[in-house]
Amino acid sequence: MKPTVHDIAAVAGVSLATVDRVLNRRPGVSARTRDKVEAAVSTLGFVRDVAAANLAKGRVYPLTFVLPANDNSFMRDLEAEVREAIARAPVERTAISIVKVPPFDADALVRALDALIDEKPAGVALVAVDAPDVVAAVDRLVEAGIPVVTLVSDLPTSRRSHFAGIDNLAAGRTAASLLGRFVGREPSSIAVVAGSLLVRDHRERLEGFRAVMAKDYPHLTVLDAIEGRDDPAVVERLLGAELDRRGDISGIYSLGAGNRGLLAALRSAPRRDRIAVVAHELTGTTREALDVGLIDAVLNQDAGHEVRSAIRVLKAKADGAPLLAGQERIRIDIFLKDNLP
Amino acid sequence: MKPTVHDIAAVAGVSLATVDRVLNRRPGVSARTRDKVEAAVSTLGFVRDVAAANLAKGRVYPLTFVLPANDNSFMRDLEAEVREAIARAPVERTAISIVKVPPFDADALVRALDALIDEKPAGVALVAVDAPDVVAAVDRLVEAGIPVVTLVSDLPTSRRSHFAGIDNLAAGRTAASLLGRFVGREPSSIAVVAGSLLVRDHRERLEGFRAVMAKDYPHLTVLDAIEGRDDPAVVERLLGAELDRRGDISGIYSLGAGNRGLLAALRSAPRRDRIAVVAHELTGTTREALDVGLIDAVLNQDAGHEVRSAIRVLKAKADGAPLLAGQERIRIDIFLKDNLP
DNA sequence: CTGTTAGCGCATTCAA
DNA sequence: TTGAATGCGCTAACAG
Repeated sequence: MKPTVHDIAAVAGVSLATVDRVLNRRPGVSARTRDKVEAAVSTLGFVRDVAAANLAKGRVYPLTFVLPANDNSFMRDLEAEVREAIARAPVERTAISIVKVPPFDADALVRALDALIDEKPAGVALVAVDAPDVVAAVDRLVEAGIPVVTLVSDLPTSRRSHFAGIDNLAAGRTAASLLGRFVGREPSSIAVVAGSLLVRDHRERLEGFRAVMAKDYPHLTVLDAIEGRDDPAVVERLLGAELDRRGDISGIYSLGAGNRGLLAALRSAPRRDRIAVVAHELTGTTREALDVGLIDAVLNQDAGHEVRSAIRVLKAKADGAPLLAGQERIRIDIFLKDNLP
Repeated sequence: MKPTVHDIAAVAGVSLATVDRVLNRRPGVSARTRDKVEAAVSTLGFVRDVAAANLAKGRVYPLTFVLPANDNSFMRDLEAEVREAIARAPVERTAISIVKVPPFDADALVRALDALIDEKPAGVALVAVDAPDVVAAVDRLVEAGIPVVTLVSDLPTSRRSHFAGIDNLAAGRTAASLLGRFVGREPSSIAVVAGSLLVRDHRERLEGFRAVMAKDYPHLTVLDAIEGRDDPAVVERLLGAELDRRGDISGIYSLGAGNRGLLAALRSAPRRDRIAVVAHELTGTTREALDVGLIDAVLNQDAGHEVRSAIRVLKAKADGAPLLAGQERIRIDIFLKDNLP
């Protein structure tokens, strides 16, 4: 049988309360007795039953998700997943709240994070804007003992506990490999549409893309990135102009959102069926475009997985418990029209 | 606060024991009181705390994994994942045992399954061989009240509760889409290497592959599938002969195991760098081949995810609990050399 | 600094 | 057919 607190109390020759104090690193235990208890724990191979502990504590994990009030499909989807998690809250012993902040606004994000410090949630997940002030605010939360998980866009220089998102450098490289093979072997140009190069995930995708293109597909010229602010109208205007201006564009990498604009531009482009397209995020728009052959491949991050992972990680960190690395790795999903879920 | 059994006992005007009888559908309750309790349950929106219930019951879930004693990397990997789950058993309240059976042997599998009926495990997971006898044996288990999950290879005509594996038709289609774009636009031939067309997953992959090839890439001729029995030596011999015989092979789809043999044949092929290759399962062999450019893409199913999913599903079925569909969908992972994990 | 005791939400004897 | 009482493994007052 699995050893219980009673067993280690007996072996260590102390009471349950003392065992509990040692297990939960609470003060008021002499070094000698602590040692005895710890010895018993390790010789018996005791691992505490988290479910029972939570039951006894009546523990709930108050978690806060800080999300940008962006209205693109992906962010909506992410929020919907958080709301589903809220629906499961009673079962999972979580109490999740959502805080919305203006998109691409570091100051607002910082204010939101600082406001959380007093609420003392058991964990915070946020879609990071890449700015030094945000790093500092995240570090203040961690300093205050609140685990922080970055979601979708990382903040690697901060002290965040974990990143629940894809490897964006690899995503960019993958896009380049696909596009490089989809377009022909004759020299031509590749257009790139980003949202904003102020967010880290977009910058990283571009970097990975350019690296592989330069190395493996030197006959292809990667044009300067168009910054469409993830706004369909802007994307349509800028990309449309570029497609009109140059006749040698054989491929497009859309690494941000606003794909409705991309499709509009594409539909009125002269050589549209000879243009290979790789985009990000599987939404209603991109799925349909895949289906009719306007987009050739979509790189996707599973918002549901990211949210569930963030919750698992925050709970584990709050308990100081280990996690299963394999389960928390967020994959770069590649969808062609043939493997749509 | 979330309602507890006490609350519904109070509202229904009965004792805890009666509530428990109703909740667990045990006999010895009059229709009238049962109705009262059920009314209280639904008006209060009671959902029972599985963790507390398991604590009280001291419940463990005895689960059995029936795995083929195949020695290819993928099956080894799968078994390793089950062993990792065994290591987590105390925490997850599972007691997992592994039963090994000879590969591709329906009779042996049937005997193993029938032997389980008396052990009455809380659930069984198996890698199915596609044969009517196996279907019948699975149905006998289900009939006996034991939930069954098929792993990797499905048995859709059986009464299995769930399939933890990828959509193999979609995988084949995806392979065709990739290969069709990787090879040029000139007419040429595509070689196909299968393990055995007696297993359903291989058959389905081939079917999906052929369908897309015929529809979207009519200039490519798909050759008859080589059946390599997932054996490197056999694969090397048969594929090598085919590569020698025909000079017009521009691509290979390896939909089974035994990729060491494929690589050996490829290395001594005359036009090896003009042959595009799509294979299945990310192993040491295929990963290395991706890296050096001998293989262009690998379709993978995450063995760890499959095992964890099977366990979650079996536990949920044993409790009659619902599951999160999104979490249990096994993805077709597509790896290029750029997004290796 | 240490121990006693009650109770978290549920299941299960054992009586009535 | 029903109910009272006890315990699962752990935590947290409250005493000493």
